[in-house]
Amino acid sequence: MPELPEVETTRRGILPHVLGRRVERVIVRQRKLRWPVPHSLCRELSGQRIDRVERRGKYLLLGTAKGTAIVHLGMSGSLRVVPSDKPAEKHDHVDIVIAGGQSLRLRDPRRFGSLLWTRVDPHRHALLANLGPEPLEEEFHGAYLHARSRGRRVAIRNLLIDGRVVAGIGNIYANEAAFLAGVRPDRAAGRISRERCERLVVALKQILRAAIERGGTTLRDFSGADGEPGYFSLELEVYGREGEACSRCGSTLRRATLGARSIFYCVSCQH
DNA sequence: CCCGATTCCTGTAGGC
DNA sequence: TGCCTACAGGAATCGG
Repeated sequence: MPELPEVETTRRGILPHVLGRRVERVIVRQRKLRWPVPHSLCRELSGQRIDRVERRGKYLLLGTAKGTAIVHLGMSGSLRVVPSDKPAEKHDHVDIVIAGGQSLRLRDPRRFGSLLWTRVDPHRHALLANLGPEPLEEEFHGAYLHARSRGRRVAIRNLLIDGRVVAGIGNIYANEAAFLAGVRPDRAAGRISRERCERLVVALKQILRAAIERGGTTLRDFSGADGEPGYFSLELEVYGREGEACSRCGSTLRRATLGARSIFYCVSCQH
């Protein structure tokens, strides 16, 4: 599922192919995504030069002088650079045709992703305005997480995947960071010490950096801009590994349901 | 404000 | 072999 490392991988992959280039036209085959692709997008984006390619949390921003395209990959989306004459396959919902013969192709089988357009500062857009700090920036530190978790009875996993607390974290990296920090993902956030909050933050930063280096995590659908899967899947310690031995102590890894989704952890190493 | 449940969607896996 | 069901999850939104 595209979380921060996957979106960052996508950003880096498309960057050399689109930065400074002009958009010739936009082809929308399927408008019905998480939110409808706005009708104004084709008109507004066509003819514009892409002069910024940024990421905020799990959002990818393609900036032009006239406005910004906001892309979210949902849970099955990918944005790839393809030759413009390559036939579109099922679930290839949008092509952003770039001058020079290549296109950015948005594929999203489950259609939880989105493609929006804003004329104003994208960081003030409703979807981005309330996002918490970037986890890899200095402003995300132990004291911050500790402060944000005080009085909260939700599980730390739930707090970490809440974009208003910190941007870009999903279930995979929340579980992995909890393992690395020795914290059970279902522990009440408000009952985690300052020291352990610091460990969680350090673990998250470490995991995210490592995952970006490996091109992200591919479980099923994700691929980078070049179509290559991410190889961090091979380094996941707990996610999807219930029944296997913990790499640290050998205990059998557990899986449980918390809220509507799974958590994975080691009963011996995490408390 | 806080928190859990619900909702969108479709490919895949597991059961029979 | 094939049908049916459950499940996966990001995040907005709703209800308590």
